Amino acid sequence: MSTIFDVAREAGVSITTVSHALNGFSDVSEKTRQRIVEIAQALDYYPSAAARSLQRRRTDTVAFAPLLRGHIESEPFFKEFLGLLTLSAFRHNLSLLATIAYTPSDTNQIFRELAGSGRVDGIIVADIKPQDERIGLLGSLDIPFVAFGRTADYEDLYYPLVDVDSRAGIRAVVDYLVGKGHQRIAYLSGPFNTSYSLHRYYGYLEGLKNHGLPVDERLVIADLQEQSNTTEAVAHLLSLSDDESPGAHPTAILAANDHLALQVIQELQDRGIAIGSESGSGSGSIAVTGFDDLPFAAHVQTPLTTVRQPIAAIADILLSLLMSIINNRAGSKKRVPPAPDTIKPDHDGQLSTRGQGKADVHVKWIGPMQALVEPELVIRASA
Amino acid sequence: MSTIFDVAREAGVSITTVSHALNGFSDVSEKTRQRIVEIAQALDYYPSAAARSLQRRRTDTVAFAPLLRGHIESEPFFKEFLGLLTLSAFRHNLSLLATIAYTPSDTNQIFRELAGSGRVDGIIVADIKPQDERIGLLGSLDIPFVAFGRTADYEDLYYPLVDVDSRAGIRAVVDYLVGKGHQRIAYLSGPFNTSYSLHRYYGYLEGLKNHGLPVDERLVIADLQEQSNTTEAVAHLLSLSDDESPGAHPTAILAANDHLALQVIQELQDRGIAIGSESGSGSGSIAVTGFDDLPFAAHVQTPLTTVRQPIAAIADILLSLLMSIINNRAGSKKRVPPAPDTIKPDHDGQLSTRGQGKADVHVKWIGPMQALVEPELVIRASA
DNA sequence: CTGCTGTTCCAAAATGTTTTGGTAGCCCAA
DNA sequence: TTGGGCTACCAAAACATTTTGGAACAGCAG
Repeated sequence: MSTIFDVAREAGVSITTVSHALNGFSDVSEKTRQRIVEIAQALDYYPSAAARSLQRRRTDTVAFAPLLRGHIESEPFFKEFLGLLTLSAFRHNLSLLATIAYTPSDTNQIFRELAGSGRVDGIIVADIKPQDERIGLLGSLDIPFVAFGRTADYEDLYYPLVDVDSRAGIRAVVDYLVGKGHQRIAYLSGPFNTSYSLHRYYGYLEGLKNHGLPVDERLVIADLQEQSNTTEAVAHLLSLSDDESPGAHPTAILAANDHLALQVIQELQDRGIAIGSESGSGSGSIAVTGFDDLPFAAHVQTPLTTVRQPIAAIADILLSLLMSIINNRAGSKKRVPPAPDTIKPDHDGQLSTRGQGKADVHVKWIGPMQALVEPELVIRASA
Repeated sequence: MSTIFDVAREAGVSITTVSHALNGFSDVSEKTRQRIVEIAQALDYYPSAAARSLQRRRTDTVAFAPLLRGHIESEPFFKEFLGLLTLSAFRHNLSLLATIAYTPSDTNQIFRELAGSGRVDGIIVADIKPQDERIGLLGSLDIPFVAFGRTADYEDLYYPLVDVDSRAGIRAVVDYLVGKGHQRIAYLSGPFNTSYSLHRYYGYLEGLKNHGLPVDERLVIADLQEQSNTTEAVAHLLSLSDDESPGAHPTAILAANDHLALQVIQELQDRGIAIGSESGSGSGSIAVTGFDDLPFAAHVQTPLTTVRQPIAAIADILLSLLMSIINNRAGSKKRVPPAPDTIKPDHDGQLSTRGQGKADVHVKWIGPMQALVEPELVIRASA
């Protein structure tokens, strides 16, 4: 492999000049630059990435560091997100280093090493919990980061984040269902150990409240971990017959994510219960909705009414935000957060993601570097 | 951030000794090593990744470089593979740098830069075509690589690869269908522009031949690019009525991948045609099979009979193979390919993937560094 | 006392860039 | 003719490691 020395020798100039020529400095004549570029090409010269980042203190790599609870296989959203984040990183000219942690202490170790070794320029954390030690840790490690999700104290403990407005998403579902005549809406969720699952639940409560509907504890099940739990849960809901307690039987089941919704649909189908809300609330059919709009949602037996998270756009915003932080702190010690327009949302808070079609994603800036992305209700046959 | 100098100063030794102590060299006394390790920890010292790889000529990063034809969204297998490869890389203590190319010239540029800049230690290429320029290019660039898939001339132009024995997989499907009484089996595929789609087609031909069944050109459609093509194709197959040409109507449709199979199922359902082969061949129902066993396959309306590709295991083998090449060439100029057992398959060609459950994956070594992974027939309701 | 071996340590070179802090020469105004 | 400003270039430092090629010393046999 040829080095910058080879190019310099061949061109009869110093390595400084080669470096400057190749990096677009203005203190090299156009003629010389041309010659150097040609020679570099002829010699098949590419700057050594290692030497470059040693001196520049930049790796052009960011880490993606979720803290997974279950196994990866059981997190379809995770895989989807990872894929789109990878693509987005490529478009930003970044490498993505994915790290997987299952415990907070894993995370701790990983973060320290990433920050200490200068292996990455920044970190994207995900799966934020209401109280999440990682935010504080990253702050103390003094490495640029951005969170996908927010802790309960995101306003006080200020840090850059992107989150989906899950509450609004679920409220939209409730609105829709109520509009379809549903009054008894069950809520199924995994345990409330992440912020987003809590937010979705809040959305459910708010939605009911907005329509003056009571919260029936029997209709809320939030500890679903495995398939078998779901089977039980559905059985339980169906056992709430109108005979024993009038008006107890749910006419709609709101699942906190697509994965769960799919299981519910299968349970209902196994029992021969019709799915959807077309036939009105008295027909015995049950409406089912999900959240995420993962690729399979449109293709399951009864296409799923769900809330779409604009994953590609989220990935893009996360990276843009992170890069803007990284670039700004390189400049000097001024810690002034960049104006939101650095991330180029237009006037009224809209932000169009480049590439990937011009899906219109609505972004609300709730802080200088805190974005709330609006999900979108997608209506299909299941409700 | 503290450097190796800080540690050396604090410990009262030279940086050489610190380096040796931390890297497990034998020429440092146990007492000194202990002290250095403690001091390093106290100082929160982590070696600079950049400086390290500058000197070691190792980045502990590998690139994943598929050459996609369509858009990513339309390649569900790709996303699945990427996710599992990422996880596998993490377990191998590697970073994964994913690059996306849509044209051969993209690829050319990307490869040159990756190899020239020393950005990665090796490259994983995927989506291999029967004639694929990339193999030759990588060889000439003299960078370790491993291919997922094989060119037509993989035996002559020798290079490391992992492939799935798609032919065997499809033959198994044909065997199964014939066993169920099917005689007229249609084949649906995208264009034959990758090796694997060709191999699957060969598997179909071989399967028919094995059972003495004729190949009916009307039952083979291999140019499906979009949803609308599939609609037409299914309409065409259904139009082959028994009235006009006796025995023309297919009783089974063998789709070259799950994505296609799903579309077929939906088309049939839209037309009210029953799916499955339980009811015998005279009942008017049609059996449908796929290939890949992507996560959704088990969850679609009619769970899909398909051929499972052990993606996690494939990712693992690819990385193991690549690492063994990288490590072996570092040693010296001896280009002796490592014995296959370096990749730790046991005696009879089996290889158990660590982590991810002990799925029994069968691997056949068709060359010193060429592995053929056997897929597995998964029988569900659709056939 | 000599030479040999093995243990423990170290100074300096090497890795390939970018950045710093210039210099040389030229033109033009004072 | 002096000084300032501009253009085009460059030597050396800095980045933080690992590797190379020893050296110092102790113990021990002869």
